[in-house]
Amino acid sequence: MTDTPAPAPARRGRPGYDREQLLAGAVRVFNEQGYDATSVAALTERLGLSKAALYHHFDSKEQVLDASLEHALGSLEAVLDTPDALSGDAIDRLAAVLRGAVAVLVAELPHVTLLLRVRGNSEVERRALARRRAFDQRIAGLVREAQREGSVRSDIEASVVARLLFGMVNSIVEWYRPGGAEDAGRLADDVLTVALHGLRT
Amino acid sequence: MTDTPAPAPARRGRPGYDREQLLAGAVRVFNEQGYDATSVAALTERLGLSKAALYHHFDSKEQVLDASLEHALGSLEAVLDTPDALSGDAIDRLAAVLRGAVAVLVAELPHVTLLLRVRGNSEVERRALARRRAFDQRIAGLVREAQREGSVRSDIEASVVARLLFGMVNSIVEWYRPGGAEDAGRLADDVLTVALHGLRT
DNA sequence: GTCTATAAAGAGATAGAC
DNA sequence: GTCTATCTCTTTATAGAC
Repeated sequence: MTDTPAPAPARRGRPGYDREQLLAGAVRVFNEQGYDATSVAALTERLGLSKAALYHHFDSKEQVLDASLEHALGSLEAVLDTPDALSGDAIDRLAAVLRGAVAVLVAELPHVTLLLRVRGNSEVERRALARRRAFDQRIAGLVREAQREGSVRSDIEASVVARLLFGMVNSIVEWYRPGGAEDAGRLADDVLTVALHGLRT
Repeated sequence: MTDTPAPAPARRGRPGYDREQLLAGAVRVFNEQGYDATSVAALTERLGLSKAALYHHFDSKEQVLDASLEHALGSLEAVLDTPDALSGDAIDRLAAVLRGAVAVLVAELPHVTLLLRVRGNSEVERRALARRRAFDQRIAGLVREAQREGSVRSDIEASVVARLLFGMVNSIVEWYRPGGAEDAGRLADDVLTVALHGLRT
């Protein structure tokens, strides 16, 4: 949840990166070209420092990835432990979680984007995928509860509903760019409208 | 639309790949590990032949990718030129296109999966992205028409609706596996139900 | 916190025989 | 249609100076 605490007092001359700034820059580049397709040389060139300088802050390229995934997963998991997600009707808790997930997606766009593209090619990636699966299962549980209380249609399996819902939510990283026409709150409203009430007039 | 015409008469001994079989195998491996993360050595080892044998069938690793993307894009674009997508009420054409897209996704799962993960790191990838954008815009146009005819709610921008819809559809490649509980037709029904009528009872 | 230079391994692709 | 061997370039990561 630490998102560049102060706006970083506009350094002059040589960047003089600290670990946090470097992470943010690296994740931006990873998202443009893909993590695997981005060599450390290409990365550091884009950021304007040498490879050795980056290796002063991180042990490996993969540790950069790990830090980013931790950031994304921590923020998403926190949504499930929010008061609004813990008590009340299941439908309201589900709505709160969807709204919270959209908010995290937008607030932590680069980290979540990177997370959603991980395929499991290393121990770090597999751990991240395991945490994603656990998250998804808690969503499916929430949908099941909402079906039992009668507020969500029961003619579609809960796990399918959960997947379609988060398919819609997660796809936001593919096109949403901050400062566009749509702000985060409006976007969450749109998602909830489509998901709960549908497009048909 | 050529999907292993005959089920390939179960060769004995040495594989003796032809270009088509090799493509199918390669795409499967690319989807498991990611295209960039898969070296030609790792790929051919998995397929049980030498690098030189693969280079007998394809000029380059990228040409394998290109063939797969062509397959996926051709099939998707064909959906837009289907009779049901060309005449009738806009809402019905939209529904037909969604249904067709789900069908293609399922029928050409490996190729479409690969397509959806392309980031634009080469000319081949950028051409594919351009075709995807064109496809997306035709969908947005269809949504706009449906809004004008009054069959789709107008309080959400057409381009946002189109993106959320295809976010839901495209996310299917992340979890759908043929032969599971859900068949393609049922899956398309579920998507249309959620998209048009929503989850709320 | 940064740099240049370099090590060691892995990448894509080819040569030429069978 | 396949193989082994090899070329060349790029990769991740480190050494050691400033």
